[in-house]
Amino acid sequence: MNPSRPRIPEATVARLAVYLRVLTGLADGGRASVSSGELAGAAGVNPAGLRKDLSHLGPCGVRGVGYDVLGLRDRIARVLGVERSRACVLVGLGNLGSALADYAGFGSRGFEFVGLFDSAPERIGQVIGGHAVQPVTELDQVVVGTRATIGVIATPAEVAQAVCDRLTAAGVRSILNFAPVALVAPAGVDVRQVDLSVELQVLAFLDTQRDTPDDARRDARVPALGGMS
Amino acid sequence: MNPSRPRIPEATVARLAVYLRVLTGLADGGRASVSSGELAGAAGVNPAGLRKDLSHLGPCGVRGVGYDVLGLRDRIARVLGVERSRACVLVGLGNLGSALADYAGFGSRGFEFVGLFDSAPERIGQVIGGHAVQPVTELDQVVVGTRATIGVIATPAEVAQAVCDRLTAAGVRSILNFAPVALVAPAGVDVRQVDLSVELQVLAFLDTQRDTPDDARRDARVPALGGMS
DNA sequence: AACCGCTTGTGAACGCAGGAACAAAGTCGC
DNA sequence: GCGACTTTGTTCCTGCGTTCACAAGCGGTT
Repeated sequence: MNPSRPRIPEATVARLAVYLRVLTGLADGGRASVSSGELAGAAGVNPAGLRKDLSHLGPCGVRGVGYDVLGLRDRIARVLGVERSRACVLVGLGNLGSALADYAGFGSRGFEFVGLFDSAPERIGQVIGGHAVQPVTELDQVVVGTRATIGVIATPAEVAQAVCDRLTAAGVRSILNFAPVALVAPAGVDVRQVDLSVELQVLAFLDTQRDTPDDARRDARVPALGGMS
Repeated sequence: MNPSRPRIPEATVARLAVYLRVLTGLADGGRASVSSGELAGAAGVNPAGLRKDLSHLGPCGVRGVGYDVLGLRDRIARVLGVERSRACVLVGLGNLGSALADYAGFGSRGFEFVGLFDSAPERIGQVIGGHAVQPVTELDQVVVGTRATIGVIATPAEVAQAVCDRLTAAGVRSILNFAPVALVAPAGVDVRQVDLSVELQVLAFLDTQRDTPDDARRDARVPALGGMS
């Protein structure tokens, strides 16, 4: 594979983040090396797929032995860009936004919130996760001043697009959107959508399909969906 | 094609949930019909893909006119199993769990929390989203009594597997896991993993890849020999 | 020093998802 | 009543992701 930066598939990138978490845990436990089988088991993926994912980074294991835990962890961290801290701003501090602002998983992975913003006056000044909530009117100024490149939207759906516009206008190039609306952003800005209720509905569908109330009976029954060995 | 329920791809199911949300909004606005183009725009997908998704439900539109908003909404709701309310239990009421328990998006889509559980004594009795937090010791009893089929895990990673075991033992068949660990569950139990920090890391990677025109060349290049010490 | 087991890395096949183009079908206008 | 326009439903195709299977390479052992 092209060792420089051919283009790592997004699906692989998402899994690399999982591997990184597992490797960090192993490193804290004092482990020196891991095999692809063990690492794949802890990450919940196929061993061959894991090796293919890692092959995008160039050869980084030792045949017959496995992978060096610390070396692999650092290499993945470097590829993902976690090595350096990134300034993020978060808009909307309702229940979900507050949880995100206080989520330890972000800070430990190189994401630092440099600004929390809300439009409700009663939330201004409230300290969440070590930072005081500021009025949204300060948003542009803080984004420019801190050169934040990542914006997280946890507002109601109605104002999400307006917040997105302000974020991109201020220079944010990556947006993580928890509001249940499809955002439109200028070219060059990455938007990732996370809809919590969608996940639940997929589960409900699988459950419904499994129950086979009356309809699906005449069709061939699905033997084993999602059967991973 | 097949009018019953042959097998709908999971990716399609996830998008159907999005279409359902948009259609609900249109119905509340009084709209009677929509074209695939408009619906696709609001959902952020390709019109052709949307039509292909809907074709899995059998023909449900009128050529030359579009889709009947109410009819399509009800049909998707029926396929997804949202028509009837589903009993869910939630374990772990830290910041994220509390946000989930109070998230309006769940209740309005047919998911009803019938039990909130935590192990911390100071959280017992606290009312969140209209329900009182109970000790985890009551978990099995409540699951059996309410016949809950969906369990949501928002605990620390260390106890997530134990919670998963108890949920499945009590009869839960679908699990939505927010803890950053890969859960192992008995066959026949669906587990969906949501890792909030993974999404941010994907964004960070895309950002890194975007503004490293030549820097990545030497840095990410494999040392060719010596591997990793 | 050579053999053997173990593990990585890669090549190929399979299945799936996404996109574009085409045909069918229904409605509106005349 | 007939034609034309609009929009759906379908089909083909391309590309991607995933899995299986095998060759290559390294360490330990005799």
